[in-house]
Amino acid sequence: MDRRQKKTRAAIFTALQTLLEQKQYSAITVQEIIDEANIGRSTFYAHFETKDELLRSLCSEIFYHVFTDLLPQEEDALDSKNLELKLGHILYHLKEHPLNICGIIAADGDGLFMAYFKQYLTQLFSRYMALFPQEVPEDFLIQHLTGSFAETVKWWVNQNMVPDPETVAHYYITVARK
Amino acid sequence: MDRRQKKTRAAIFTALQTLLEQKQYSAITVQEIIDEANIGRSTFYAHFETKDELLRSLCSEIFYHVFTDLLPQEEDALDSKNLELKLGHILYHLKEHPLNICGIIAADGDGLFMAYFKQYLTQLFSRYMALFPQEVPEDFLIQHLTGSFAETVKWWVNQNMVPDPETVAHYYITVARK
DNA sequence: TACATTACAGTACAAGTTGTTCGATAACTA
DNA sequence: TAGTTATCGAACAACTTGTACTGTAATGTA
Repeated sequence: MDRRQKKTRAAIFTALQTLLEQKQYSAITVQEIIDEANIGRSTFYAHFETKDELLRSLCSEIFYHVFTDLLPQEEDALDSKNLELKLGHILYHLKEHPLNICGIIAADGDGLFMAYFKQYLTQLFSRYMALFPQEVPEDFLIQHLTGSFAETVKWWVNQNMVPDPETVAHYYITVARK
Repeated sequence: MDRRQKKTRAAIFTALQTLLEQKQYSAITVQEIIDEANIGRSTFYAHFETKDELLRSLCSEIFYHVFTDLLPQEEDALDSKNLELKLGHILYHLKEHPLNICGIIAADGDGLFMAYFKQYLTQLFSRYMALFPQEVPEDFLIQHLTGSFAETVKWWVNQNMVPDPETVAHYYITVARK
């Protein structure tokens, strides 16, 4: 990839991220992103068709980093300690990601970030279903687990990511497990 | 209140609701609402300053109906059966509301509906905290309960409100209670 | 190094959106 | 019936979006 392209792409991502810390996603205009990134108008549209496509790309980028090496492995023990460890890792990666994701989660344009997130979480949780109550239908249970963990992340971000990832993961397992 | 005002206000609400069943909140323009409601441009702005304020009003209207007589009463027994009953009532009111709220929940402009909803739920749940695990901080717990119930409602709406309210409330209590 | 390629800046443009203003008309209330 | 008030419809400025085009400069390669 051309150095210029990489540079421009990074500038656009950073610009969006900066703006997300100041205002809602829906209130941000393409023009503002262009100004913040300090690029030409046509350059933006050479990289992304719309603002929404930009957000999608940004989410993909983030989740690639956050979930790498975290999806279920064959040799994993399927106990709650193992799940707690993985959830802790997710929180850790979210916290340490080079792009500050707080703005994205807090502003969350049309729930795109959360929709992506829950999709990934579904893959993760589906291996650990045996750890949770069996008296309810499986689709309800998986929805409950992914949804409530996603909500926990939102809460944690709004608390400025305090307490630390391990503690939050432990809280979550405590309330989620029977 | 002037009959004309009531009529116009209702037409605007219905128009927004109709459009929400077709497309995302963010993709709906004021002009489309005006056309759908069949009113003059200046009339819309005489009622609402912006599209967002319209959504806020709509949410207020809905929650007034849904939560009336549901917030904690002095004489309530604070057991899980009582909570389950109340949650079932909420689901029932959401289902039977004269405005079809499915579009609002599914499209959910900037999470406004959910933010409102969780605010009300916090009031409700805070009376029943003793029913749930005490090993985690109270703010985490209340976030977990409200967030996961809100997610349950989203899931339920996407399932076309099947199964019935009582069953869903029972599922929820089953997974939420220790 | 020299050259062809390609990304970029900057401008201009059409189409659409937003929120406001104003005068005329019709509906409402007392 | 008379006075008040909501609505309509048009016009307006400011802004946003996405596209098209030109000249310039950076890049990768032979």
